[in-house]
Amino acid sequence: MPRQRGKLRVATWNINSVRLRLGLLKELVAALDPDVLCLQETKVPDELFPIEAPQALGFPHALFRGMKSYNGVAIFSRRPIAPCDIAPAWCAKSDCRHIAVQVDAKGGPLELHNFYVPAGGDIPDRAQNVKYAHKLDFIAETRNWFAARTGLARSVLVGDLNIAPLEHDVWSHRQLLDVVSHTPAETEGLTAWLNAGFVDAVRHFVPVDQKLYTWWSYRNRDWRLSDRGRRLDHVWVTPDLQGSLRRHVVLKDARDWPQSSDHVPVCVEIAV
DNA sequence: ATGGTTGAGCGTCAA
Repeated sequence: MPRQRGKLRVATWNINSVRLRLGLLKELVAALDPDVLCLQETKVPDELFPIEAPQALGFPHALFRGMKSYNGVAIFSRRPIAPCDIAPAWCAKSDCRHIAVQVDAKGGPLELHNFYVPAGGDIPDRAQNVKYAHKLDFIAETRNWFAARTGLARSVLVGDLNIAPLEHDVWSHRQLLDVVSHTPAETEGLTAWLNAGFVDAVRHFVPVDQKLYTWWSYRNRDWRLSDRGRRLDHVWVTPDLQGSLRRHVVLKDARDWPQSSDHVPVCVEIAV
C-alpha cells in the first residue's frame, strides 16, 4: 500500500512492551506503511524509551508518555505533530494512558487521541474490584469530557479501549456477558463515549453481524483454531470524517509473528 | 470452576 498525499493512514497497536518488539514494528511498517502509528502498553519510562526507533522506521516525529513496568502510550508520525495537552489527568491519576497530538493534514490539522483504557481486573463488580471501578470511572470521565467539547471535528480517537462493545466483537456474547471487557456496564459505557462525538470507523467497513476481533489470549494453545477473540482495539472518527474513510486493515497475521503481542494492529485510511 | 501464557524485573503484579 503506497502512501498518497491527501490520505492519512493511522495505525494503532497494543505492542505489550516496545523494547521487546522493536523488530516487529519494522514488520508492521512493511505491512501497513502508516503515516501515524499509535502504540499502547509500551511499558517503559520516558528516559529509557528507544528514542532512535521512530527515526529508524521512517517517522521523524514522535511523542511518548511512559512509566515503569505498566501502561505507556506513544505516537510516531511521518508528518509534523504538535502535543495537544488539553485533557485532564483521568481519574486524577498520572498513569500514562492517554496522549494527544495535532497532526498536519492537507485539509487542515487533525486532532488525534491515543488511549489505553484500564483492563479492569477479573471481577466485574465495582464494590469488590477497584480496577473495575477505575475502568468504569475512566470511560465515564472520557465520555463526559468529549461530550463537553462543543464543535469537536476533524478528530480521530484510537487505542486499546479494553472493551468489546458489540455482540459480534466477541466469540460468544452469551458466555462473555459477565467477563470483564464485555459486561453491559462496560459496553453501554463505551457506546455512550462513542456517541459523545464519534463514529466507529472499523464497523463502518465491517457489518455488525460479522465477527471481528483484534485480540486473542496468550492462554489458548492454538489461538487461530480456538478463535476465542475479542475486538478491544478501536479507531473512531468524528462524523465529519465518516465520508472520508477509505479503507481499513485488521492485521490478523501479526498474531503469528514470532514473539507476537496478544493484540494485532488496526489501521484506517482517511482522505483528509 | 479452573487454568491456561506473557511481560517487567526480581516481589509478584498486571493483563
